[in-house]
Amino acid sequence: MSRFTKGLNPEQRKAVETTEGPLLVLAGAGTGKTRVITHRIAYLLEKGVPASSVLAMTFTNRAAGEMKSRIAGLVPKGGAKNLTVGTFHSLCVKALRRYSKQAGIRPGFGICDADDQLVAMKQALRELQIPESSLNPRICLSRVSLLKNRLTGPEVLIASSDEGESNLGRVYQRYDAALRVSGVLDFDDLLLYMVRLLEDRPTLALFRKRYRYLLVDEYQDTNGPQYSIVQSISGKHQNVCVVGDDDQSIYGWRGADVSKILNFGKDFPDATIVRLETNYRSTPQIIKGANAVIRNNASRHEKALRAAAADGDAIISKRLPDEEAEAQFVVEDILDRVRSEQIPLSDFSILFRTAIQPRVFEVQLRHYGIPYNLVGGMSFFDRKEVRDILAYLKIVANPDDELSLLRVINTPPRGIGTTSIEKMLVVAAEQSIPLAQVIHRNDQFPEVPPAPAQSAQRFLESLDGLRGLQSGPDLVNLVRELVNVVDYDAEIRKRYTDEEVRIKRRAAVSEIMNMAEWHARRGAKANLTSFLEDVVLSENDDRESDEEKGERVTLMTLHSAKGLEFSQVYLAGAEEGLLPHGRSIQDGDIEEERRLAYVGITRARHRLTVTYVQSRAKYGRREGVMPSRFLYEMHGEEAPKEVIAHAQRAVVEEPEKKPAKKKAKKTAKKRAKRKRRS
DNA sequence: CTGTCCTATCTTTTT
DNA sequence: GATAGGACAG
Repeated sequence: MSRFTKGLNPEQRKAVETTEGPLLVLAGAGTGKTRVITHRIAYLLEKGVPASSVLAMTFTNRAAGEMKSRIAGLVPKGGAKNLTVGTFHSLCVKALRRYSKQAGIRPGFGICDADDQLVAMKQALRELQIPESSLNPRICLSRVSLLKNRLTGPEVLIASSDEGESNLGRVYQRYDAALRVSGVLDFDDLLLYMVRLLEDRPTLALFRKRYRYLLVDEYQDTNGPQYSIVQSISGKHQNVCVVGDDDQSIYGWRGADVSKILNFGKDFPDATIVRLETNYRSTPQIIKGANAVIRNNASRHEKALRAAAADGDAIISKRLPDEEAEAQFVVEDILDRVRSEQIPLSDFSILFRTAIQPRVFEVQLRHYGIPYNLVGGMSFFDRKEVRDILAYLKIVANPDDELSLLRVINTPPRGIGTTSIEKMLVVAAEQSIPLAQVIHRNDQFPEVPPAPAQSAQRFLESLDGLRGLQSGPDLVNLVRELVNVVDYDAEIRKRYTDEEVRIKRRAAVSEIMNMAEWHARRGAKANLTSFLEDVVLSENDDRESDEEKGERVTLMTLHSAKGLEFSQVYLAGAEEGLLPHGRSIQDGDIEEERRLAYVGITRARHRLTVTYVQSRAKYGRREGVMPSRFLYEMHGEEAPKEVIAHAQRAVVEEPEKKPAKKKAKKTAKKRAKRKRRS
């Protein structure tokens, strides 16, 4: 027996040893999924499969990193070096740069994140003279994203007889055009262009020849394009192993398609299916609760998690008057347990449905002086100064990046107003040249106001001067020079009067230099483009993997908790309207919310505490709320009718009530204003 | 063109 | 309750 199959249970062993042909591993929470994946790859290498022919795809950088390091720990030194392990998105970026010609894009394309996307979408709406009040840019973005994920282009919609549809089609088209002008791809494009690249026969052949063994982690989160990529590359040999759990599919809103895992057997008729149902993570009490909840979902692979661990405490549920009391209870409870049971802080995590919930908890944690680690939320990269500096850098890397240029063209103020910018944009569109070209050749265009254009030109030229500093060792100097050249301190001085705040903002700017230095040390290939790419594709990974992580309580959303485990878990805000979320109740999509609850419950190893409140502030107003139906389910009960009815009522009433009230308020205010003036 | 005040919207989750 | 974008005055 291979040393990589020793110590595995029979199902796990089967998953490791079935190396040829399609394989579906249905891995329930805590059933040793990662172990199976890593051992399977180690086993392949041991059998003599060259590392370079293995391709492993994950959804998060964290998962990719963990997979890599755990395999490296299993196989002889250096044996894992040539493995290809990464997120779908990062692997696509690499492939698209390498085969940019075949993909029909420029090799130095930039990647735009959610914030850039929003800017581009707003621009598209403005160009079409559609007021944001009639078409919400965020909603447009998510709809366009879903369309892209379904591989649907804008033309189909434009041709529609439905006015709303064709409007959306035009917005979609403008939005895409805005991205293309800037020479950037959004996250969906990365997958989409990859799908198209693989339609090129010779390129596809290269991929098929190289990658003989495919592995997809978290297969339940696969969306259309990702599925298509896997299908294409796996080709005839079909040595494709997918691992996932339909009960943990929580990215439906992002186009993930559970049917992909439910139908794997149909897509690959001779697939082997292995079920991992022995849970090595949690106490029987926790598993019982988890099973009791998920049982209520109709569309799923039937399975039942069995706990291998010894008995523990019962699941605790605790009702509190409001969110402040909830936070206080949890934090004090943590303190108690740390004192009485000597449990380290790093064993604790507090899980939330939404990203704002942690706020109240942060206050309490600070109050008690407990160090914590907030995953996601307002990240370092969301800070204005960081986004500004990154925009400058993007322009250095790619002068045609219109989105970035528009962001900082007048930051700090250099006398370039919206009207001048509009005029220049019109010229750029008429001449179909990049905005930067219009600025450089402003003397050729009489309609462009000279003073602002020359100011913009000076700005661009100052950035041109930095273009020689893009390679690895110069990166830090590039950032330092840049901050000087654009006089970013003027922006900080202008915006913030408080000296303490200024110091903090400046610290964030220096932090970018640290990041650049850190990146430059990664190797000879490091340059500005690779740096920017790294930043965009790993925004939400906690960057403090060092000692900092140590003794801290972890706060995060249920979505980012997937794949993790903690000895002590607090699941906060178990209420109707929050978990399940009001939006999902409205859309009738309770099952994904239930899976979310299931993910939360199954994170806990030894103790799970579920908290809920009687009243919660919403939009600044306080509302009475009911306990979550999942709480009842967890204890094997049926949720009382009034709980469900209450949730339904809240949903039905809101859309009707609001507009009427708002209007009344608005006119009242206007009247008051007029009165005041007269 | 810049600064200030007011308003509307946000709050589901993320590569 | 914050924050970003719009309206308006200087």
